[in-house]
Amino acid sequence: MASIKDVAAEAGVSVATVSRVLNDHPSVSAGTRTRVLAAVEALGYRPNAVARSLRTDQTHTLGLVISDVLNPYFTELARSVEEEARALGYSVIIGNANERPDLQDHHVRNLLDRRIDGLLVSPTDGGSPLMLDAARAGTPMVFVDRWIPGVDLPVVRSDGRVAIHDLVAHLYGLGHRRLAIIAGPAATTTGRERVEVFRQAMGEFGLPLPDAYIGQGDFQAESGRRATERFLNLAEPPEVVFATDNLMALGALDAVRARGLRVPDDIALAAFDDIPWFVHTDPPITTIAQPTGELGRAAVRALVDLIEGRPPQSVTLPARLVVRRSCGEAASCPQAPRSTT
Amino acid sequence: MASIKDVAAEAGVSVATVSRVLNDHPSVSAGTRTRVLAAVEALGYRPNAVARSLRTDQTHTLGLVISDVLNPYFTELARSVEEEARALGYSVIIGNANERPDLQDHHVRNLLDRRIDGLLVSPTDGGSPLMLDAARAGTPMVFVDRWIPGVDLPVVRSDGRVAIHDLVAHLYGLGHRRLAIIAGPAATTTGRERVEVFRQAMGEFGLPLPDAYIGQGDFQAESGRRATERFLNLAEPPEVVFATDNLMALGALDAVRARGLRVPDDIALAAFDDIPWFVHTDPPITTIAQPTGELGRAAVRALVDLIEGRPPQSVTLPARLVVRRSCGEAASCPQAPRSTT
DNA sequence: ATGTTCTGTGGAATCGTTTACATGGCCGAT
DNA sequence: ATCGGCCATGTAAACGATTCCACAGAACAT
Repeated sequence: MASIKDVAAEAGVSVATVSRVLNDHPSVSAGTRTRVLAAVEALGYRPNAVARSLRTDQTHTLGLVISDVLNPYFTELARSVEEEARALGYSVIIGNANERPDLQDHHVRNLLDRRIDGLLVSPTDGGSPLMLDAARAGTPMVFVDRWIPGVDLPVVRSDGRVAIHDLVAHLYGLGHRRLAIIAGPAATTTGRERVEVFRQAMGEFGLPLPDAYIGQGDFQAESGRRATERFLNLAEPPEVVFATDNLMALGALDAVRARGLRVPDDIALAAFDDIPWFVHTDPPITTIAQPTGELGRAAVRALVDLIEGRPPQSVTLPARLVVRRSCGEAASCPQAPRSTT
Repeated sequence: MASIKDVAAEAGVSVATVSRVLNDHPSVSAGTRTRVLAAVEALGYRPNAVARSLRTDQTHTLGLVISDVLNPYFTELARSVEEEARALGYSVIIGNANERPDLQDHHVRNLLDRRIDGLLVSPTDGGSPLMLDAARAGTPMVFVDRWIPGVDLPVVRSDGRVAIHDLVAHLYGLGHRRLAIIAGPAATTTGRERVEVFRQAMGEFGLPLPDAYIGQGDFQAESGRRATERFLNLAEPPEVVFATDNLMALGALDAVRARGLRVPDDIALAAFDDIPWFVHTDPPITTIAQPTGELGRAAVRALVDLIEGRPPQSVTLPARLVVRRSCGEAASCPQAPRSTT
């Protein structure tokens, strides 16, 4: 593969001059510029990004460590991250942690070794020493979706507080009183927070949230299935199951179907995260939608600000309730939930 | 960040020696080895992958240029690729082409500039000059899922021939005669091939495939919707629509639902690619499943063989028909009650 | 004692860039 | 005419690793 030296020889100039036209440095005459460009063309020369990175100490690459690529929420996030990064002149390397802290560490280490310019992370746990060290060492980092309390980094996420409240109101309005929830890992902020807010919202309607109605999941389909089976085995099963992510909702649907039961007649189902398929499931699923694309873009902007020395902005965007049919039909649509406005 | 020089100084040896212990070269005494390792530990030293790559001309990185990350088929492919690559000591950089040839070129160029060791590609078109040049220049490359005829590279893909034949037989057995297909882009092998095989299989049952029953799609949901609308507007609409990928099937479902029609009573639907959601749609969708994970793994093995100088293997694995309820019930299973809500 | 082989280590070149500094020619101001 | 400054270009030193080669000393054979 042709190097800058070959181009220099071909154009009859020094490598410094070639480098200058390539980085369009002002002080190079029009004549040599065209001569160099011709040589570049003739040899099909492309600068070696590895060498360039070594010299400049910049890779123009962002790392994105994601909790689970098979989760449509995260793939949409990844897509918007890549798009915004590309628009700003950066590439993205994605590391899929599969909800496993050890894999997450593997990817963080790998990305750090590659000297990425900055890291976008949605932690699967409370933060490994490795990640905390990286943050402390000054690696530009931004949390997206999930974050680690006590670590002083910009956070880009959505706030489900109002939407969850709306959901509980919706369920209450439909006559449901026994509400169960499938939680995510307690080590994640989203795992904890969604349960907390749900419990609090229920409290405002005078409803208790007994421990038996809290299923422990891990944001993967299989755990949603197991938790739902356990609910269905209860002497007094819940009337509604709220799965705190889309994959656990899928698992819950599996479990209900395996029993020969029907949604929402036998048991109602609601989820967190909206995805295109939820419109087409049987029945369409009531869910809380996050502004996923906007989240990804905001996260990239914050990270690039950090990298390029501008003050980064933490961003919190509201999630909103999307009512479909999986929790039952309103009697006559007496009071529309406020989120539909 | 600490470099190899710092480690050398700390351990009181030369950089050459440090490098040797790091790459566990045999000729280094036990004493110095432990001394160096201690220094590494003390400084939290990590080798700079960029510098290493420049020197060794290897990045231990594979590029994967994928047609569409939002397509669950490709995300599953990407996941298996990453897993197998990791097992073999490689990282993967994913480039999402979004079914756009220009973006595909952007990513290929970017990956080449980064001097990846090899490229896995599922081309969105007939092959840009860039890609053909790269192949001709000897860049290790393997086609996965789709390929470009006339380019002499290993191909890892699945063969839907038998499965499509089975599908037509299934439809015929159910009494359907007017079958329509939503094709993928003619520039892709999978786009062309699925139509060809479908037409041929229909021929064997004495059925014609009129042009009006061939919708032109682009493997994205929206095109599936439009093609289906056109079918439904026909004086004599088809009895079955076969969408040649999962996203166009989603679009078709949208179109049918928008008309207030029902699957399979008013019109039947079949798809290519199986994904978890197809079990939960209303109704569950009859589809042709590819061994996606195995495809990804085989592709990585072929590519790594190529990179490391072993003879690579092209692989073709059979797809298989998965019958669900979206094409109607078999007569032998007389009207199992449809769960209508 | 001398020569040979081996072992562990260091010196220095190298990979392909960027960039600080030096240089030489030309121009305008004095 | 002389000088200072600018413009276009070249020289060479980095960046952080790997690796060829040289070399000192030990071990061994004669």
